Amino acid sequence: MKILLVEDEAALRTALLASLKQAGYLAEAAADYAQAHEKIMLYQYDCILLDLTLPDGSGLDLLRALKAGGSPTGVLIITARDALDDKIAGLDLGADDYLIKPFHLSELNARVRAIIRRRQFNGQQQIVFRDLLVLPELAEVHVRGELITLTRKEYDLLLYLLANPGRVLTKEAIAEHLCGDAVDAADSFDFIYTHLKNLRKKLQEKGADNYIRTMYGVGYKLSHE
Amino acid sequence: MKILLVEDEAALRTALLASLKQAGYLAEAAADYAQAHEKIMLYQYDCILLDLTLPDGSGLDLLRALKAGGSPTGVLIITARDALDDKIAGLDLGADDYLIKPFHLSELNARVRAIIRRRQFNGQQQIVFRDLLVLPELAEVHVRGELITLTRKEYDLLLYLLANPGRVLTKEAIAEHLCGDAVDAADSFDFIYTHLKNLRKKLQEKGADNYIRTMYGVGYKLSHE
DNA sequence: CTTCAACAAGGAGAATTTTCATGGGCTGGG
DNA sequence: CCCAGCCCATGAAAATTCTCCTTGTTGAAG
Repeated sequence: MKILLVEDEAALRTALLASLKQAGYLAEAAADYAQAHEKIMLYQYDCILLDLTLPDGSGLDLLRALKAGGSPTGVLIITARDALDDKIAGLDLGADDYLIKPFHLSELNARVRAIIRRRQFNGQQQIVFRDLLVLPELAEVHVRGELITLTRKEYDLLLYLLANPGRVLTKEAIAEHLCGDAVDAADSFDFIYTHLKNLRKKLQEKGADNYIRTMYGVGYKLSHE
Repeated sequence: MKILLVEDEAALRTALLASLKQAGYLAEAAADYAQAHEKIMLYQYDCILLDLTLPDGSGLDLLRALKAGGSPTGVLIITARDALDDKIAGLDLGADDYLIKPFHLSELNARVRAIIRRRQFNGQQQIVFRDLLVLPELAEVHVRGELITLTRKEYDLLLYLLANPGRVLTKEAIAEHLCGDAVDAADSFDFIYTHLKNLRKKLQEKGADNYIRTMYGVGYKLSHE
């Protein structure tokens, strides 16, 4: 789950970023409008935490740009108590929720969870693909009824594939999904092989073969047969 | 057990808060409508003690907001003798009980206990999970028939896990549940390890192994096998 | 058909992150 | 005042994630 935090105040940004990572999200931060805009255009996030008052522009413009691009990203607005107009405008523009400063961490987490749950597989309780059964709520994966334990990256990788059934995913896309902006164009993406290998192995051990097909020179995809 | 006390009169608020803490609850207080509303939206309480006459609004509106949100929280209304209409309205709106000022502390405690008993695990007299038997009324935990003594935090932690069987609970969710609004962003949640360790140890001593599974990098959950 | 270059797979182990255990200080109730 | 229980810091242990290197495979050009 990738989250972008847009907040200009350094202390708060750091604290929130730490909290989000602690809660298990792949969190990144932008300090101003320019940074945020770049990241929004560059990557796809599951949820954006948006402070409306930025030193070099309004968060509302960011929101507008995002929604104009037809992005499915969830947006949680973070605003000062006195900026009620902004709040209303934000909701009109397609934000999912808002939160008034100062707020409590657990409250933030609860709202983020709610937004992500709403989006993730349309809130399905379970995802079925051939012999696979995934229960997102319990973070459990079953193969032919047997529970298997995956590491976090393996789990994320599997869900990414399941979220795009049949579509070809390039190494780069996978790496970016798993690691966020920590990856660079110059980086090697070999570590994807490792996770892919481990995931395949764990699936094959339970007799689920050939779920992940290699498209030579392109990427990988889930195959239906 | 988390309780929110909504009461504007400072002296009474302090006294009741102390009494509730004394009785072993995790009690927090709100002095007015605004505070109470924020906290209600923020956290999930097991029970709310609600004074209907607040300086900046009616407790009835709070109750309405709460029930509109589908909250399962129990509500005990605290009201002056002359506000009979309010009392009736409150019960119509889904309050569980009412108490007329002035009242005895023991009376309050009895009512709170009754409400919580009714709500907790749907009023079950006992909770069974594998070899575990918990009697919420007596705050007793038995493992394979043997009584074990837990500290308050250990007990709360166990009940929190039992209330969310199979679901993954992050460290900060646990911390917030155990400590209420006393936790903050910069805090470390390492102390959870200590309670977890102590609880596990006490369970294992009686032969109940592997009940609490560690989800590396995510959190903890009760495991069914 | 052969050869080459790019790509993919696999194994081993280093690096990093997360969790656990121990001990000490602090606090609040008795 | 004492003590159980809670919180926190430190360092050890464990699990995961990533890197490196070798080997095998594929597709296309000659």
